[in-house]
Amino acid sequence: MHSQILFPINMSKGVISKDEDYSQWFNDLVIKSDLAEYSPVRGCMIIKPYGYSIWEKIQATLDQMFKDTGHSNAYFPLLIPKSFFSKEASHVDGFAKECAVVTHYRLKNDGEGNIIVDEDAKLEEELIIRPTSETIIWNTYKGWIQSYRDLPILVNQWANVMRWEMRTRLFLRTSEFLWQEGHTAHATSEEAIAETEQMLNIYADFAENWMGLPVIKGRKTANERFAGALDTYCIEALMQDGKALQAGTSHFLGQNFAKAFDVKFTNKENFQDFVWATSWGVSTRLIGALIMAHSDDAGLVLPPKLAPIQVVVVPIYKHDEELDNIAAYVAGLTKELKAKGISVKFDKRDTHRPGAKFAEYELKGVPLRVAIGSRDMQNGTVELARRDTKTKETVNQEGLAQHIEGLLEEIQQNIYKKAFNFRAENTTEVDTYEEFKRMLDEQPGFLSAHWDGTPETEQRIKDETKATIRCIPLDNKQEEGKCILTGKPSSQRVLFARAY
RNA sequence: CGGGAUGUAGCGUAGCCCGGUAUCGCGCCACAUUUGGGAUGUGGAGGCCGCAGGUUCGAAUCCUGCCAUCCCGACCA
Repeated sequence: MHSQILFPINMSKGVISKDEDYSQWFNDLVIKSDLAEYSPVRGCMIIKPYGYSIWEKIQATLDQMFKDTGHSNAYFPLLIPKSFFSKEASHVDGFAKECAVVTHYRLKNDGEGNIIVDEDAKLEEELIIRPTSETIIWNTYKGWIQSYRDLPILVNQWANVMRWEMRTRLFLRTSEFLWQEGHTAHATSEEAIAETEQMLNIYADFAENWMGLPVIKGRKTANERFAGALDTYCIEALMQDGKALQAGTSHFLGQNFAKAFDVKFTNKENFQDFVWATSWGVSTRLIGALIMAHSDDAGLVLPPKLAPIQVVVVPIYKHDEELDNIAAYVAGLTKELKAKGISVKFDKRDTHRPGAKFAEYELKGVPLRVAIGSRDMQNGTVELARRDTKTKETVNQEGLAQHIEGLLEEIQQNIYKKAFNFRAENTTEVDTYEEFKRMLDEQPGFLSAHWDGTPETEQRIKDETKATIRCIPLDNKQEEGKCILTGKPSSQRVLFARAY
């Protein structure tokens, strides 16, 4: 049966080649594949139904993972009193420059048909649109915690936040974005650290097994740490242009927020102590990662586990009787696939020709396409096309659902493998600063190099090359070496890259 | 906030130097013929040329101011 043909899919209409202009390619793809569009508000995007359905899949999967590890969802207000931000010094330093502030609560008509802010309706205390919720949550936790018996508190919130970024990019950095933020409170430092690590592992598991995105688990250096954290863990991924993307973070906050908001509890020994905290989050940026890691000039390439449509069926027919015949068969196939939990779309629109539909679903990254015409109906076959490998084959209708199920699994793994190989090919150990700089220009990617451990050296390298330390990998082997910049002794390599 | 660019139909554009109510393509609508990789023909609809002033008999075009968006940088998930 299987005649495998590589179908040369052309560059999609209106999408520039990824090699020609990577940023433009990314923007074109987001817009043309119908994930999102620009809104009237600077830096804010409209997430369209197709894009949002990917987010819903991300949400549903992670939400279950959080619940399976004992977390519950709650919701805290969008607006935070300004005074809350002055309580944790490093936290406010980190976010002050990018906060949107609500100062008034009323508009009025100026008598000339213009709507203006009513200056009489000025707020006593300004409200900040949350850039993150640590402050309001810790202010709340103060009232929830008196004894060790009240701990741990394991709460997550799905929410929108706003950071007035100077420069925005669809999905990667928008002013408003959707995310989840977990905020937990613990009786001991050990327990909080264990929680921080557990959530990092959940993120890594999700990235690799659902998104098909290989990630490096590691810790941030002091320079790159979250504002207010003692330790920031992260997962770092490599995009197809050789730039790194932080895909998720998990912070060990120590007792910083407990001290700032005076959250004490009485422990088993009847002593008062401050509570230990963590926070962790991933955002709609994951969709950006998904696009940049896997897609090509013909459009998105979505991993089956997160694809809103896993299989699309395109009928090819000349007369209505033929369509009826095909539709009857497809109804049976659809039923079988749905029983296996596979989402199917039967596109029988007669307003578009098959070729146009093929192109459309390639652009949208649908993993598998089934085409059925009268010829197939006579032969008892269908044509199956894979988005990831761009191959198509003719297969028997018998056992098709089974075959599709297996293929989807194979595609999921293949997408991961491809990204994994790309990362391997673009991760280099370098031992001199010259080589470091040369690699950044000639073959950007992860650079594994020795560093003397000082913030000054890290900063200088950043200033001179735009590369930052993405993380100190968790599974790092200890090895004697010399810092690429200063030549001072170092005990391990760290991971550098230019990043989004 | 610095540098660059751009605003003309739903989208992409020509016209601007050298002033006379706007070009072409895609898309859209109708009908017909089509349908195994982005159909074809015929007919049709759609525009306060980003906004506000100014110059002029007359402004998409010249002048002034403003606004917005995108790209590159510094900042950040």
